[in-house]
Amino acid sequence: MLVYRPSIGLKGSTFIMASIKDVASLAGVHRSTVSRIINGEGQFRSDTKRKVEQAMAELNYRPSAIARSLATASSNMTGLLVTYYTGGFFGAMMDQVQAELDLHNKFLITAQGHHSAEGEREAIRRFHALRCEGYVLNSRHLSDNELRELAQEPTPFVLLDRTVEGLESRCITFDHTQAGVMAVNHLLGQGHKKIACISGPLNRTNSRQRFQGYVNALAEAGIAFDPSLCAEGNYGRESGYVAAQQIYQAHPEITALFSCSEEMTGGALQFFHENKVAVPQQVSLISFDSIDLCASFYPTVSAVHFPISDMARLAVEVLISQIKHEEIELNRQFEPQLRIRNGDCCLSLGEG
Amino acid sequence: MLVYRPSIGLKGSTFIMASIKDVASLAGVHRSTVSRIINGEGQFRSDTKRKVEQAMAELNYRPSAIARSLATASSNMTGLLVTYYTGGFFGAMMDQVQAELDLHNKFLITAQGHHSAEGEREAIRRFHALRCEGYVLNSRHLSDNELRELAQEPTPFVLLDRTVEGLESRCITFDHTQAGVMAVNHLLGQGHKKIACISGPLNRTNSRQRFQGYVNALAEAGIAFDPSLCAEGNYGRESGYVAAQQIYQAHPEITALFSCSEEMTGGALQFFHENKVAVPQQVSLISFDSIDLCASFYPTVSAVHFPISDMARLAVEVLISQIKHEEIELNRQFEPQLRIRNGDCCLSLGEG
DNA sequence: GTGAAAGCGCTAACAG
DNA sequence: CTGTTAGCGCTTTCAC
Repeated sequence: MLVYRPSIGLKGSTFIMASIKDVASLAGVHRSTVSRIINGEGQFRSDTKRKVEQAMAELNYRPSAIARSLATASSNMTGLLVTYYTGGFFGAMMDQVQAELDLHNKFLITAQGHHSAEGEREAIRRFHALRCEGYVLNSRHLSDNELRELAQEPTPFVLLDRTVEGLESRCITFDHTQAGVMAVNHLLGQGHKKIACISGPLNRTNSRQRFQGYVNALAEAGIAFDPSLCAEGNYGRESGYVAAQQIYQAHPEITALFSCSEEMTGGALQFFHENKVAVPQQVSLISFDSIDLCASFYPTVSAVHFPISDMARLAVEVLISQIKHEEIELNRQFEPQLRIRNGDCCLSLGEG
Repeated sequence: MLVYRPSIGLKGSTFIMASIKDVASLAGVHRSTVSRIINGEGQFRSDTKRKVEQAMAELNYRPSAIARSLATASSNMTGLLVTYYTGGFFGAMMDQVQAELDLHNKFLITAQGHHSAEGEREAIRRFHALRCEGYVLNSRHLSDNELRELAQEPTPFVLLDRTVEGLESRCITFDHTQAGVMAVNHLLGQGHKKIACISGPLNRTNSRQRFQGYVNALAEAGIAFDPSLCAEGNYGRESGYVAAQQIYQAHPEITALFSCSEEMTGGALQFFHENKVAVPQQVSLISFDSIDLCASFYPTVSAVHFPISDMARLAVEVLISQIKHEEIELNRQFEPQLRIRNGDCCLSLGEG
């Protein structure tokens, strides 16, 4: 049942959701009594309770989270900033974030940064406007300094997959360099010496680190770094295709390739397939992955796993502890793990 | 700069975001003047404006969307219900929904239905609690009747990819049956006669329709329907693998396969690769797709395109027109389109 | 156990 | 052009 209200200050007349007042007057009690019953605070005569519940049911009453927010000065909302919604990567993050928030009965507000600092700022403005109690940032374009400044403001936030000096307790981190090393070491362990690399955009810290892992691993193995064995992609599928093409045409003698994202790996695979380059017999692949796309390629591709889902989950835990001012002790550092798949070339190449 | 307030009713003391009152008193004007300036209503002496803007800047003032909602009785929020966040499909929808909402300066609230009617109801409750002005439902588990009842309530909503009698103006639809027919006709046109089908879960309307398209197309071509050429998957990758296996082992003589989802197609391809079944030379494939996964398989796979992104975009347009009570005339019906890819087997099989 | 009253931050008539 | 007043729907002291 709906409440009809002659419009006050509104053009025409409208049906509006029942308010606590409507419930109160229908039940013949005061608003505050209804409020207490809803929130289960204190005790009430059982018939009062019954009357109120009946009135709520009859009016199909739903407390307004907005009014409640205003009255309690807590919005119960949490923000999540990501770069883009598309692609599956974000969905994985969001899934975990929502699951954790559901446990705490909090609302989720999402926003996209669209690959620009201004986009990310805009998203944060939105969180502030909504008076989010806190937010999780998967920020790639705000400077360390800007983030440190932001940390001066009262709203808590957590940085997902980022390291900022001075904000350690807010950072959920992953060692991309070490992950790169592990990936390349896996290839080295198989005897590969001519190892190419498709990196992500080198203006991004994490991409640079992954690439650095490649460089470090080669150095440790005493293999000279050859820049012509490397190409820079943008993490997208197409760029992986182009990069593989560029590298392979210049160096058909490569026996292995390290690709810094699963999408680029897909592109590279396509290039190899189209050009009858046998994977992994002729060229072995290792990739980064986070949503296990590499398990669905043909052949399946081994990868160092970037556990964005787990990290997202933890980010929310940390954030909530900050909102509650309970400083919990949690390991905010995630370690890379190798996921060997059967498309891996397990033969040892010897000195070849 | 933050405002310090001795706590009133709160334990301890807290730093709180500046309110319109703080701005007003710092600028030496009344709250309502500040409000007008923020909203650009009417005109003001330039020095008043300057003082106020300066005060806002100094206090780092951000109007509270929540308080505003309460005062204007419009939350500016829009809900979006999907089944799951993971998998990329949802990201594509959300991307378009957000883009359209951004144009209208509205907030987006998302929720997952988790494959149950109760989950979907819970999501809608959340939208109501937040006083969303409207919401888009990609509902798969609420009955037509329940939706019709929901339509009695004052909050407008739009159904994405669903047809409910009596709610036509709220439905953004796609002809899954026709799409299925087109897919199979494409194979028939190539001369295939032994065509297998991996359907989605047959308890879902849309899956059933896609499958029906397969049945209809065969019937029209005068080819007898053989249930042992069909297997039911759950739209997931794994199920595609299993289904392909089941069908192929029983019927290695098939020359073509219609897969009702892109993920299942990926699974089927993996089975074929592992078992040295050449695609498309030995078995031609056609698939449904919506986020163009089929373009990234090897070989690429032709598909009937289910334009969920465009549909999502339109859903928001329709919703907003309903919120504004402007009944716009829009075609809410989307047509399937074939996307032929070069992995397609273009040879004619003749009578074989 | 329940009512009265004030207030959350903002907007919207109505004066002047 | 700007101040006054009331009110959005709810919670939260404080009385009784």
